[in-house]
Amino acid sequence: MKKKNATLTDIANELDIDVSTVSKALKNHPNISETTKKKVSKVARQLNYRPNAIATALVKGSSNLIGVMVPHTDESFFASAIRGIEEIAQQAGYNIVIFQSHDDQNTEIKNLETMYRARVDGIIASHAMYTSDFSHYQDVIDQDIPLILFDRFDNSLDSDVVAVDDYKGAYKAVTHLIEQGCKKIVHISGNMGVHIYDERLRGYKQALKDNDINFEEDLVFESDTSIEDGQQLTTKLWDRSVKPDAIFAASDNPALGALQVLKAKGVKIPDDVAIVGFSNEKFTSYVTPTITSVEQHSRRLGEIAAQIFIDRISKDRQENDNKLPQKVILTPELIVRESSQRKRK
Amino acid sequence: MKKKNATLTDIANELDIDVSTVSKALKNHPNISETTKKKVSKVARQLNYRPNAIATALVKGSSNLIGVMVPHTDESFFASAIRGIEEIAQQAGYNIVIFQSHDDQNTEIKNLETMYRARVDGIIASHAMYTSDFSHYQDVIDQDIPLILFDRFDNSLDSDVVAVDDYKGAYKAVTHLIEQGCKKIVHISGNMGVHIYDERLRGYKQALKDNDINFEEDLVFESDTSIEDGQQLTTKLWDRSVKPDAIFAASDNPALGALQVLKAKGVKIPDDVAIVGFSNEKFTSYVTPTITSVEQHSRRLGEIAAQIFIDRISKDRQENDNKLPQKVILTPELIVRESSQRKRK
DNA sequence: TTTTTATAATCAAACGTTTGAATTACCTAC
DNA sequence: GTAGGTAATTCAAACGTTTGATTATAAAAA
Repeated sequence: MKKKNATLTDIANELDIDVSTVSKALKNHPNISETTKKKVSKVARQLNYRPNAIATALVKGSSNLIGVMVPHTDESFFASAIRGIEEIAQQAGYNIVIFQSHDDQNTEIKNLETMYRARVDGIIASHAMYTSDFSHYQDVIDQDIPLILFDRFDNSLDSDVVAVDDYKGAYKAVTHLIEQGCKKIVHISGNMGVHIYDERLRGYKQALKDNDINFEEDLVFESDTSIEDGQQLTTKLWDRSVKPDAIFAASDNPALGALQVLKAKGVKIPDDVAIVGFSNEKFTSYVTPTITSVEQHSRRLGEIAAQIFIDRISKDRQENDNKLPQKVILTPELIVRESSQRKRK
Repeated sequence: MKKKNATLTDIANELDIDVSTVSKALKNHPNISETTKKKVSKVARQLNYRPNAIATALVKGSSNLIGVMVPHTDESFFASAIRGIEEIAQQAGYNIVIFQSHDDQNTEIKNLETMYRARVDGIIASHAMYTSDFSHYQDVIDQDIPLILFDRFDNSLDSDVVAVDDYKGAYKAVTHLIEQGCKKIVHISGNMGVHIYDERLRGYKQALKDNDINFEEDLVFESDTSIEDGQQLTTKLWDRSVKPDAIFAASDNPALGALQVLKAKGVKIPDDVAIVGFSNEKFTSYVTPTITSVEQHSRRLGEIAAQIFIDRISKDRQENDNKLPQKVILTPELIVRESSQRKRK
């Protein structure tokens, strides 16, 4: 049986004084005499008193909880983001409650409902992959619960946002490939309609355009961003008579899949085909050859998301109406590795 | 400004009835007439009423929160475990609050204190790497807060435990190497004194013994389980006149480090040297050659941990004293890959 | 008509804090 | 010796629920 925790009342009874005196003594209120404070802290220590955060939350109307929702906690991008969020939140005295959407909109809605009931002070979320109706997020905003969307977000929502500039990342990647002498660059995209993949495609197109390379529709492939899909696409692609000289994948997984297939075919990487992925997954620097990729600074993303939440909370408290949603867009970094670095420069 | 949430009182006022009636109506209490229930749910919907979990927690004396502490959320082992925990917890109506210890004992203690104050209903934790004094965990037990230690644990503690049998995993790995014809097997360990690494070392020794191979002290190396350490150790090792014919690393990182160095040296893997790692990190199946490793079923570990918590809670409620701590030890699985599979069999 | 029973609602206390207002006790000054 | 002031404490309401005890109402049984 769970032992009962000591309460302010217990301390008050012990000393035969009022609870409010005890409460104030413990928070060093000026109206309480030093003698009383001493006595109170002594008894508090004896009874192993620990303030009941739930009771405090009820009175203060704030739970000190941040709801954090990601598709899955074990995708390395999100795992790092959570790390960043936890560290900043903890410093500021907030605890984080984790929810997984499993990339499913209904689960997303259910989770938001749970957060409402838990009276979280704010929500940091990366929405489900195929979410297209954002009204449940609009509800969050309408209820004036601070909402910070990270990585994945929708422009129709007036929320805080912290994300990576996918467009720029892709632009950098493709420009790099062109600089390496590539002219026929395949793009393996993710699910079209998902903002981040649309942006990467846009960056791809723009880089081509800026370098006077014609955009060819049939060099772009949709994928589910799995290794297997990368393999299959590449296999099919190599049945064509005209081969590309580079692959830019919107995710590291298909980049790896492509690399594996090409290696097996004896295609020289990067000389015959250069490869660039996206996300800078750990394995990109372990495989042979190492894969050039775009670093998204996921931990930093999480830290900033948490920081924005904290800023917003304190602004809300000050009631000055400086509450324009904040959009922080990080510029991703291209990490050049063997898979795209042609020696002949 | 945060909008005020509708309360039971709001509904009661609207209908000019008592809050308790409203409360009971919403939970379908038999004493309330159907007519009233209808009216109440209607108004509840109109006002967008959502039960305040904090108030309920205060009355019920249970927060519906599980505190989860890991060294870092972005280590893939823990990230998966968290995934497992979240899924089971969520199903059972519990939310999980995440804490990181950063492998630091003081942070660990601080986090436990925060959990106490948050009145978590239970704690699932994997203790900090170098924690040797477990009194802060004993405190948890003494306060009758369900404590489930996973992966890393200490035998002096009478807590629930769910872990992988490191001894068996190592035993399997080394036996496999011997079966492949290896006789001089190096072991790259982690920090000695840490239970999991001690166990892996023990498994290594026993497998040697059971196969009549002498244990040689100078084939065992302590490492910080980083790739770099694996590289350095291997480099030094290859300066010796007599080379080993296998490396069993207690972690995948140094296994990878060793593999990289040996590949660079032109050493044939697995024919000259076979390599086995531990943890089955994703990258083990992506690198060339792919690395044999020991799968620890981390997500499953998390699921079981959460399940044990739930069982314990319900047992506590029944007050039947069937409360012996539960120890679940999973048998790890050896995933044989190229780095140790000699064709000549 | 009176008593019993069932039904449906209300009452009231409790959970553990917080906090402004009110009270008490004591000291100082005129 | 009383008004005024200060310092220290207590009072009381509030936060939003839950729940056993109690009461009110009406219908059924005596």
